[in-house]
Amino acid sequence: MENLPNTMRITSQRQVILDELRKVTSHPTASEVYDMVRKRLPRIGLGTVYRNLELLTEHELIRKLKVGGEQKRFDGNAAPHYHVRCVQCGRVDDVEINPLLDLEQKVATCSGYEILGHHVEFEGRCAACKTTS
Amino acid sequence: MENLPNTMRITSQRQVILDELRKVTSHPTASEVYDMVRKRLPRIGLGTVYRNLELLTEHELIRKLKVGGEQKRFDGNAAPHYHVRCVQCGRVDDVEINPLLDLEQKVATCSGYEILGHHVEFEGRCAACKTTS
DNA sequence: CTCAGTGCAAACGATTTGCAGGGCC
DNA sequence: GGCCCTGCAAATCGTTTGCACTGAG
Repeated sequence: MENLPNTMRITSQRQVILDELRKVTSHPTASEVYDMVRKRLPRIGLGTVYRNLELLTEHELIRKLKVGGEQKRFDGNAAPHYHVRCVQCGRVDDVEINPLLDLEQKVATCSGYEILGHHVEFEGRCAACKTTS
Repeated sequence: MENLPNTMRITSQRQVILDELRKVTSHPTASEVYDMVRKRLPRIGLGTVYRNLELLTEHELIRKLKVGGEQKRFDGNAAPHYHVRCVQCGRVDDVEINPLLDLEQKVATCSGYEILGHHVEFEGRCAACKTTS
């Protein structure tokens, strides 16, 4: 669980996955990443995409979002930040508010846990879904 | 998506599921609920458990937690509150801090979403896992 | 040459669903 | 009698993994 090999070769597959992920702000799912990447590497396998998303996450070059939706999503922005998810169409956007770091201390005290991090996810209806009601 | 039948019969299966869920504070997964319920209704099917957990959630008698772990968990306490999850053993506990309702207004303004709710999940190591290092 | 990394396909685990029978109203 | 609900089993979906092969160092 805590053995990150400090060596990781930059293969073309990894480079393309990272590129594509940084190019968008849409927090794509693994198979969306697969589709994006396949345009440049048509023979890449879905397994490779999963393996590399996992590896890039372990090396903290990207983030894995386990938000309320069904599938995991991936974020090319590795800095901590919060998200809003549209319950209707499933899109996920970033939220521009500052992390609530002071809460972690409070929770550590009252729960007895050693707190390592936290996630905040808002849910609602995005602008597009609001109008198409 | 928004058609809750306002009728829901209280079958013995539903009653037992709800009872068992309210009896514990452990936020069990569907198959843990299945095991708990099977002690009282040995012939119940896993499909029925899933169907009824879903139904009880729609009627807001329980809550479905889509936290960072792999499986969904269920909470007999339908009131909004936050959770801490142990990254080591997977247990999920309640957090005794007040909901940050003021944030929703702020996020609505800056994101353009109509905000319907939010979740906060802390992660860390529980007291037991801290000592067994 | 070696070995991490890959493509492919099969395996897996959680959840959902189709169906035929059962039992409440 | 009609229909909701159930048990059961098969299907589905996202994800993981085993394996043989490839290619960079």
